[in-house]
Amino acid sequence: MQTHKPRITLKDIARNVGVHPSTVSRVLNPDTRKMVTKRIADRVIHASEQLGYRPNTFAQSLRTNRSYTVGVMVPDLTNPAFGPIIKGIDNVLEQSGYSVIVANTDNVLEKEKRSVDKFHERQVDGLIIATARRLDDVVITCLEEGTPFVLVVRSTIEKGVNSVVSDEIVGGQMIVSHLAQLGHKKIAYVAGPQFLSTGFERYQGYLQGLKNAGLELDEDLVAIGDAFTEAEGRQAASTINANKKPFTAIVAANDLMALGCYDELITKGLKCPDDVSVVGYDDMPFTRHFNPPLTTVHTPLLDVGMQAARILLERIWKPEQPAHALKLQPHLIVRGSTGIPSSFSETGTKVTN
Amino acid sequence: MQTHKPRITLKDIARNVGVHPSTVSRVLNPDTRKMVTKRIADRVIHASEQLGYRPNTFAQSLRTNRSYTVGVMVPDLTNPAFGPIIKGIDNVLEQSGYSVIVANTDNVLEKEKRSVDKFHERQVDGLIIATARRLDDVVITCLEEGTPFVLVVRSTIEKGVNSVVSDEIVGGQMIVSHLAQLGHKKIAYVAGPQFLSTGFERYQGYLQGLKNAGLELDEDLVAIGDAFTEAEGRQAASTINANKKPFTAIVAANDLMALGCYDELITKGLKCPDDVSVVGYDDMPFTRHFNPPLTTVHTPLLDVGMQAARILLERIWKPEQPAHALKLQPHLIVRGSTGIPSSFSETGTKVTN
DNA sequence: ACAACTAGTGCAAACGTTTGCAGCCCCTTC
DNA sequence: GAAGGGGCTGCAAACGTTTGCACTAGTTGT
Repeated sequence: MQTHKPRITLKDIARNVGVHPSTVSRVLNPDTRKMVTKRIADRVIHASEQLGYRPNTFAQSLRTNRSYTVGVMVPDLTNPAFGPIIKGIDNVLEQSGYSVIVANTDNVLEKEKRSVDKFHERQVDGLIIATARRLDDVVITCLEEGTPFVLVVRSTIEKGVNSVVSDEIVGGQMIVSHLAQLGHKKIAYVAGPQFLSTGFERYQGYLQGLKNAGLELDEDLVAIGDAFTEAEGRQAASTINANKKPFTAIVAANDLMALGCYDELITKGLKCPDDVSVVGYDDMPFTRHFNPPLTTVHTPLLDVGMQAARILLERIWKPEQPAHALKLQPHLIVRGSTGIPSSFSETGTKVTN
Repeated sequence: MQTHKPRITLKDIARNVGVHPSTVSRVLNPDTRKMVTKRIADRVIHASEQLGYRPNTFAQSLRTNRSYTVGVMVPDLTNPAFGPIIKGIDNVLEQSGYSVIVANTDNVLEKEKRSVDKFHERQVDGLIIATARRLDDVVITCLEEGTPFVLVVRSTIEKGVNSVVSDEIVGGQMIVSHLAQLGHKKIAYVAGPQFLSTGFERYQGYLQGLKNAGLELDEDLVAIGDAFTEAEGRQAASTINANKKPFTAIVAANDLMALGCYDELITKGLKCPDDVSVVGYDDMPFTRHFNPPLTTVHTPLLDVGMQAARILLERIWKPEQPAHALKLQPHLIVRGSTGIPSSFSETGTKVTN
């Protein structure tokens, strides 16, 4: 059939009711409705419903320069951490009539720039960015252009930017503290990329945690991965193993990397937590089902998204407000992957006490 | 500072080069570029880059009625299956200059309608729908209005709708066949909602599989969950358990429900796969890390997304084409949750052979 | 009773594009 | 050399809103 029914416009309603289109516009816009007589307003509303009027958002946006649209940039939609975040964002935004446009950047700079360009073209009213590096071009240009934006799950060197993150340093400390309490002394660290705030700060937390516990840093027990992935986690763990220094626990920079550690341990014939404890970070969905259930730091991802959306809305409505850097308190979730330290070294050979 | 730099328009470029705005428009539009002299075109392009021109998409869309935007409706972004799908969609669409707007509907009808309304308002050029019931209002209205759309991971009673799904019936059969081959005779089924094609067809596959294997259906061994969730899976498994009929395997309608079965088994003190085998469906991320690693049917989710996007583009470009219902071949991934049947019944009491 | 408001409505311009049409010039062709 | 045609470019209308301004009528105050 393909009979694209003709679009109903303000003019149609106006003709139907016998008033001028501008009057109809005023009625249909909550801010100006009070300007027009109730009697007429009612008739307009009735007619608009009757005819099935749908405003043309392009015309609106063209005129007002507001798109009621926000852009969300994430590095990898495959990572289950981002689902909840986006859901949180969508939840609060759609309540205010905003739509969210997503872009998946695969961690490649070029795509990030292209996406942010596209967002600008589409005149998004604001941006939520989950891809920011600690020093980030995109962030800088957004600052310069005065685009409202808020970082999620990432922060940058720049000050004066809105962000909502978990307190990574505290989280990192909590982990080490937990392990130390169990009696671990040789605690390895599988770090995330240091150009990401999460990678950097969690590592700082680890260092601070060691200090708090009176433990010394052994650089042979830390390896840095190039990405927050299972593969990189495994690679890093393998590097540490290759150093042949004994350790009884690995803390990984996030859950994915922790899974990589699991794999590495298995191939080396080591048991978790009997031989070595492992802890992750994020508490992404289903961590409790892993084998063993992963001890990790919980980040309230849905909340992160919701809060970010709220902050963004505030910034959109009153851009002059000072930036808001929100740190959500993390908390440790102890599950089956951590236990008291074993008497085995990383090589699997028995060590005398 | 907040010095929103003034937007550069066609008129600005025109003035700069000394031609009419319409000429600039023609140059900047690939389809019409050949209409204008190379010499002028070059100058226009140069000036446009120089000035940092960005087309105003609203004006464009207002004029052309094309938004270069598509809407994606998913039931629950928290479900890790949808990440890959959306990623696949985004990948191919952004290559063609389209942006994707997502909406999370939480499985509530009212939200679905609101979302689809919003999409219409925003004049999306097409829709990708992952929320469709087997009989679905939204689908029907989209058909009537002639909006191009394609279903992913769901199909409906209606014919003539575009969709890309896994062949659920075959998948269901494969599972039963696998279990039968291992020697299972009493195979329970934890079904998904029957108003969803996935729920319905996978169950049909199970029934067919039983038939193929010469096994008889025992209705006490099937329970239907109200949603594809862990909680519902657990609940259903518990219902089956309560029937006190022996069984050696449970097939769940998807991975999430399978996890629910894991939980139920644990509380009943049953071991998987020693006491009862479990199999899921979807092969969502990380299933291999579960305890035990889950035997499941792999659905190529990224592909589903990409194919759906491609089909949608085709429909947008030439709407007259007949609908395309794509069925991707599933394949079984055998992992640790299935084994040869035990000599234990569901009650945990030893049964004599 | 007249001035001064106020409230309600219409008018028209503007937002930045796209595109059918008309006009111009130049080149071919007879 | 005139007629015809084709290539380029300009003109102006249109897409559907929003909004400052002007106008009318009705109300209040003195």
